[in-house]
Amino acid sequence: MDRCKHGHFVCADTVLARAKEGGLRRTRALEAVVEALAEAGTPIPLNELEKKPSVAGVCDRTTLFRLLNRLGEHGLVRRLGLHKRAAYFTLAMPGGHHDYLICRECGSVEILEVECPVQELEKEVAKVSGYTDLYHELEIYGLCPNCHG
Amino acid sequence: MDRCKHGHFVCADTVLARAKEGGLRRTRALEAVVEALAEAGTPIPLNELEKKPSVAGVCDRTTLFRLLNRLGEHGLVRRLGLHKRAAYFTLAMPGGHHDYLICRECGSVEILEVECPVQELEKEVAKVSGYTDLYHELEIYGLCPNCHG
DNA sequence: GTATGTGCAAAGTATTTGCCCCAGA
DNA sequence: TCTGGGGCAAATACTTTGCACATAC
Repeated sequence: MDRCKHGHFVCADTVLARAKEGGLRRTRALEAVVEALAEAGTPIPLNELEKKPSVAGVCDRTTLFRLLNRLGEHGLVRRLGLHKRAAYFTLAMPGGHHDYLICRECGSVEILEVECPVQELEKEVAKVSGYTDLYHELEIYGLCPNCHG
Repeated sequence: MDRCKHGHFVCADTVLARAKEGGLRRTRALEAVVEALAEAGTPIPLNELEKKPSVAGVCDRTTLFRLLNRLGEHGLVRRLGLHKRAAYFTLAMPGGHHDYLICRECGSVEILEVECPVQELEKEVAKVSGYTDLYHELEIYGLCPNCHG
């Protein structure tokens, strides 16, 4: 998986540029959220995001929510279930996606760096089902080395 | 995918039997939840479950929660994210699972009756990652025929 | 200047817990 | 009888909304 010059999966600058194209204003809060998400790399819930140095003190939780939603509508952020009580957010890359390996005990989330086998299936489903604009979400759950006794 | 004599994906009786083996008592509420889940077939949130004829009036919402959690611990029920605000529950079959096709507009949930391409990946991840007791969850999101204009 | 973005507080909705009574084995 | 199950109500947690003010463009 390619990474930007900072070693992140998705480059904050790219996202900000695309956000502007989408009509979003470049505010302090927007920059902060995007940067925090880029640094995080893996999906992160709102209450974690709040604590990130780039975000803490910069903007309110409500603003975070609204920004994440807006970014989501523009396809720049993806919202994940991950079986947690809270929603998890991560920067979405154009045309790309990640699959995750999650420990159901401690909740750790790792990015699966493998060839995703679902692309083909997705195309077939697109043909057969009548659904359009498909994307998928794949998570593998298990017990991580630290959690299985 | 095989179905039981009632045409359900998972037979309520089988689940009840396995629940008893697991040490759960056979209560009215337990029977009701399992039956309702079997009838539903597709994943269903708690507030829907409450309204099902087999459940309505039989037991309290709290009891439903506790039962679903207990059944989940015994591997008899699976809890899904599905990007809804509420968790979705469905009967789990031993060694089996379903993938879903979900409309992100109207929220409809269909079971994908296809060969799941993730089994292989799952095995490989088991070998490489050090994680154990793996299972996966795959959802394809899109716009259903009714929702794309 | 104007439309969009933001903070604060308050309202929802989903989920969980405590406590005590009830019922299955 | 004895332990796990259930009901009710209250507590938590997460998310969303309203409204008045601030700010990007």
